[in-house]
Amino acid sequence: MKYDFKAIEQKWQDRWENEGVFHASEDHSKPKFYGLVEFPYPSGSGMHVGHIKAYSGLEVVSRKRRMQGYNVLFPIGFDAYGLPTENSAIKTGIHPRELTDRNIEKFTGQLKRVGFSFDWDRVVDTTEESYYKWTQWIFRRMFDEGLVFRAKTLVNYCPHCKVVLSNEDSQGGKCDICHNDIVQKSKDVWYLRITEYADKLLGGLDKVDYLPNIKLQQENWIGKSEGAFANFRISGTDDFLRIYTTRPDTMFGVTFMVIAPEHPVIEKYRSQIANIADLDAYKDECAKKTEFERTQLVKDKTGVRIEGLTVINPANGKEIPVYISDYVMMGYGTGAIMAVPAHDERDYDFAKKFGIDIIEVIRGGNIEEAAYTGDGEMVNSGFLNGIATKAEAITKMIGYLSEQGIGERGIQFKMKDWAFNRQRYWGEPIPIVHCPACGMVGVPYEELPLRLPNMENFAPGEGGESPLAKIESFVNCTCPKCGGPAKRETDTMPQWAGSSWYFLRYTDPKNDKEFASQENLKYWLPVDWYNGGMEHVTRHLIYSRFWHRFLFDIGEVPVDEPYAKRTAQGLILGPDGEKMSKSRGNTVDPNDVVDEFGADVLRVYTLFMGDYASAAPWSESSVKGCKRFLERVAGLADMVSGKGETEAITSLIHKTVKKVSQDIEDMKFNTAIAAMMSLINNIYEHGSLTADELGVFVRLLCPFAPHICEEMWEALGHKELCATADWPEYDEAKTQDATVEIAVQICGKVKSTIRIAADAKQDDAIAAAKADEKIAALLDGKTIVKEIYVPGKILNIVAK
RNA sequence: GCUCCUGUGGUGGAAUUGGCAGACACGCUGGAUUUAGGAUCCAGUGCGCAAGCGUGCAGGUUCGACCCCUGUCAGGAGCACCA
Repeated sequence: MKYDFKAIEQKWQDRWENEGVFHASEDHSKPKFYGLVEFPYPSGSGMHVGHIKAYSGLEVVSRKRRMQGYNVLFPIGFDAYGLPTENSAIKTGIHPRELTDRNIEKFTGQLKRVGFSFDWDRVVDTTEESYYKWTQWIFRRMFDEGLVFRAKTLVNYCPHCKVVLSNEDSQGGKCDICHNDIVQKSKDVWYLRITEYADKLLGGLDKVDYLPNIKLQQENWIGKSEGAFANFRISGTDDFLRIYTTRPDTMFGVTFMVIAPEHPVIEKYRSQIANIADLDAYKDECAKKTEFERTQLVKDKTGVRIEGLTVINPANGKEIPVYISDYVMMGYGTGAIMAVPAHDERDYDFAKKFGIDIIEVIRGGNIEEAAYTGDGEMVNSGFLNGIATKAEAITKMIGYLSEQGIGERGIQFKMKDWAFNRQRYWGEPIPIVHCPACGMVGVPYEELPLRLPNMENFAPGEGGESPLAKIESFVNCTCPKCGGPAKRETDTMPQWAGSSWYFLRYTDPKNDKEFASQENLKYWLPVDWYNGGMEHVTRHLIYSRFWHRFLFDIGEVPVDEPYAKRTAQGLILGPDGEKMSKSRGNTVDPNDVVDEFGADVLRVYTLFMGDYASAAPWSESSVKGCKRFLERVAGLADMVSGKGETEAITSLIHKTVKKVSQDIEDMKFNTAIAAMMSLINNIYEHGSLTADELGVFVRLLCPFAPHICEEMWEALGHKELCATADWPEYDEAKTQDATVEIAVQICGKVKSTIRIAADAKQDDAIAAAKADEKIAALLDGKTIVKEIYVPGKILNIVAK
């Protein structure tokens, strides 16, 4: 058979579609498999081959599961709200709705040409009313449950995109979308109280199967720390300054205190602070700094001492000064810290700069030169003196604080609440009404979806105001509660909203009564295997787990964790070894590859090019290698003979079935393909195989290269599709060899190999080794000291 | 700065997790075929003329180390004054 991919690909894609073989069925008596890939953002530039690699992994798993008899849900959709489309719309003057539709069409075409086994009947588009109605609905439920609040704060603002960004979207002081510098700006911001779920999100990680580095990143992001709260008495008052510390054991070493420049205690004692003008000036200066500038100045500590305000160290009763500095932030802990310069690097730098005492309380370092953060014997510490372990000292100090009624154990998280609004057009309108009499009132559930009004000029307003604010008919409304005149919220939700629950919608995408029926959710959840990019494991993955756990808590979904297993694929780099991007001009369009080499070659190559989880550069000559492989596969059809099986080939086929089956589960697609290539090489050498053997091979390769496999399966006389044929089984006994070649070492160095029975005893192995000429010569005149025999692997003779 | 990951031929990468390093593929070399190019097929391909030497570098543990331990260098990712 000739490998004529152009003649066969459309044919089989049509047949798959006509027979509907990839539609998940709602027969809930069958075992299910829910495989999920991250739905794409339909950008104007179309897909590149990185998307193909991202989907090919679970594509192979899903196809294998179908052949194993599972009812498989392998859906796809489009995460279509967001800034790039809106920016492109402003530039081109084409409405984002139209751009989105065009882009989705383009993406759909690209995906279909690759022959992915997606269930195209369940496509979701986050910008459709029937979808975002439920995004708003979930938000409304959160509002009802008190998880939504509004606060005026300094926010990360991107002057270029004219939009407020979450901390997650503005890492390193750069806008995640346009990569320009962000600035601090005071704004009314909607927050989702994700911090309330910090402990649950952390605890939930214990029962899911995520790759270790994914789990670790989530843990770091949530950033749980255990320590203590302690109250420091303000001198001359009955008032306290409350601090949070993870090192209560070092309290005897506290020589000063630092509070955030915005700390409310400054207002409270304004009249008695001698240098209040200096403090105000410093505070203003800090407010002007961007997050980026703050982090750039890590080493160079700044601050101002508060004149006229001191506190008492509760451990030793000493009076200590209080400073303000921007290295302490209002947003973490209590906005105030006890400073232990001898044992904390930041406090050390600060004390050195301001000439504050440094008192060693833990032995082990040299505090003349640097802070010592390690373990050691407690000194200069009153009742803690002599204790050698940190844990014991901490317990004792917390005990003392609670006895005095001025402190207790405490837990803090790094994770911040989620800034949830954007002043942009292309997003879900936030379903809230501002009423002068009733305050914030949720749009009634029966009025959802709150439609995004169509508008011509959707450029953001100059003051960073949402474009929706310009539409009076949208803004002016009546309060759902009192019926009086009210104003609608004009901000929209961030792009992360729609993707926080899409996997739930796939289970029942056409339901217009609920976001999904309980029956379907119960059957399909949790997602058995979720694969996507590493760039989404802290944001999207945390946000969606949060939404899901919220829905679980209010009884809307049957399981607490949405994803049973999460893996990640590595990037495809451009041929130049750089990250693929439109601006570098090193992208590869999957359509071009399909045109020149065929869809099967594209699929096989993206999985064969390297370890699935690692980044690897695109190489066109290696693509050709995969083409050659599939040509040789097609050639097998001409090698079928009635001569009967040969033991060597039969055994190799069983071994290959075993290896490929296991490798798919481990996402080791590259070695699975290598094993099949190896098998082919052996068959070519041998010259023939039986029709049954070819049938096994074709089914084994089918998840990787389904078009050519369908063609060959049909040529073998099958009426049914290969895609629904049974996954090949292997016989363990036939994967075992009767004899094995093992290495013989003299003093740990390989000197020869011998072929012996697989179950040979040590004595037989040694006898066989001694019969080997090379070994015999090397052992001549020496005494054997030791013999190590590992059956099937190695024989090591130590001789002197 | 902190945390984590990765260093294997000319290249992408294998190695049953302590047991023959370099599977599989690319590339390259030679040959066959071809008017030529391309394609295909055959042979070879870690380094070294050799004995030997080889998994970033230096030590260690072990009968035996790409794998474990200590130190060190390089690259990447994440977090970034988190008290």
